[in-house]
Amino acid sequence: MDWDETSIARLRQSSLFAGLDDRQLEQALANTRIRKGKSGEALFAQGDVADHFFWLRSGLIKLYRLSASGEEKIIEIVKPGQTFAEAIMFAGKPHNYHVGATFIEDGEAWAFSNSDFKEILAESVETCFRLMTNMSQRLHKHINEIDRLTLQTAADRVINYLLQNRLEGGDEVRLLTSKQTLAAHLSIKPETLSRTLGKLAKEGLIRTEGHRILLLDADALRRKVEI
Amino acid sequence: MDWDETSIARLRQSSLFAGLDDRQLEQALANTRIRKGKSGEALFAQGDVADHFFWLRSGLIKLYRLSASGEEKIIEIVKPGQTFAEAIMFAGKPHNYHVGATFIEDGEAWAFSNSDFKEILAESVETCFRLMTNMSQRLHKHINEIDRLTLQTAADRVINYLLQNRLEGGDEVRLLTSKQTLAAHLSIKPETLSRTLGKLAKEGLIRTEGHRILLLDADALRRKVEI
DNA sequence: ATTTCACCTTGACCTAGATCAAGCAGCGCG
DNA sequence: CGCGCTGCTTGATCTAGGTCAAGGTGAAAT
Repeated sequence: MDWDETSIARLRQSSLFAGLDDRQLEQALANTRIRKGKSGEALFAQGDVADHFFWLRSGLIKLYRLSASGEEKIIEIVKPGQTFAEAIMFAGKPHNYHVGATFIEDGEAWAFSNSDFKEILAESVETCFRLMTNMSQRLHKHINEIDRLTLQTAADRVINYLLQNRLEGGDEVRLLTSKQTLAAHLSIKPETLSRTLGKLAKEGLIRTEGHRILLLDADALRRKVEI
Repeated sequence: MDWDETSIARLRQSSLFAGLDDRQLEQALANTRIRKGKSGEALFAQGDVADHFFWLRSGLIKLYRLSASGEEKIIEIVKPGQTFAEAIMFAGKPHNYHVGATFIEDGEAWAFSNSDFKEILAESVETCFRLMTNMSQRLHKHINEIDRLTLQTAADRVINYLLQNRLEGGDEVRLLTSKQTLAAHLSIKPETLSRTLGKLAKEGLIRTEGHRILLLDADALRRKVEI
């Protein structure tokens, strides 16, 4: 298997692979398989045996949990360049994914063998440190998520999302998913999301144009959440 | 400083210290300080500079987040023998605790210097692996928590708690905190917890005797949650 | 024994957000 | 062009669980 050079360059930007020398990278890639998927296709299901972790080359993937009654809660939206499901590498013996992963936009994910990568880790403390930094950040994100779910109202969560997902500099947000998906991510129902955005628009704080949302008064929004 | 032998033996049972040789252990303990606390006293506050992680020798500690309006959500109850706040070791530059820690029962916590421990990690891949296993488990716990918060009702969470905290074998649960604290842990109000337990008792599924709760029909409880 | 204080329970209400249901706009397709 | 999607909005209701307020209970303190 020979690899597309620009993809490899991008892969190297991911913290997990950034510290590897050529030999190690080759070793990591030895058994790597590319998994292409179309929007709606699953990459793996919750409960599947977890012997690989992934790096998203292109497209968009949602990581989610299903409730007994079939409702889904999106834990994370994975964007190109990110790795995911690395943490499971160090779970106990019955390695099973505890979330499901499904493409929500056509793309390709690279599957890395856990055992191969563990060999690399065993001889590279530096990479261990990078992985730990990685996991630490994810842990932090999850605590923030728990925080949001328990200590904030639905409207707060929407506003926070808007404030935190502005394009550089500007007061503009571009939704990269459908509003239904965003709602599942924020743990609210689509109706509530729609109403909340509607109310903010009526108050003159935002203007929504399809998948673009303009923040007309970011300070006022910030104030709403902080109190 | 010389150390109590039985404490050291217990410390060695903690996965983070289990793999260390005598020299490494000595190094880890070199700058360790014992922090005794009475119930209600804070060990550290959310936002404090985080240059230590901890091992709880005795007592009980709650890790929590405060909302802007002063409500608290308990993220975790730490029991003796557990380490906590290790993950922050690998956070970015401004190392700050993102939760607060307060004794809820008199005890003592041992404070380990992050930088000292990182030196040990740098020369012990095995300990790195143990730490990663640790973090992986915590990550998993958090995902389950998010799951519970978003996909389960208050009653479901109470029942799950009961089922998962039975004493070995028996159908008995011993609450190790006040019911208010348990409520904050389950993200419900004390009144709701009280009502929920009352209802289960009326249905003949549990009997509550102070801080002891007997599960009279564990199967029926399980069925309630699974549907 | 009686006061006290912290904790728990119970009842009456209220509200955020879910649910149910009906339109509506955009868009690919025969 | 009209047809039927799928996604979004909007309105009318419902309900889980929060809030407020009033007792009850038990252990420690006087």
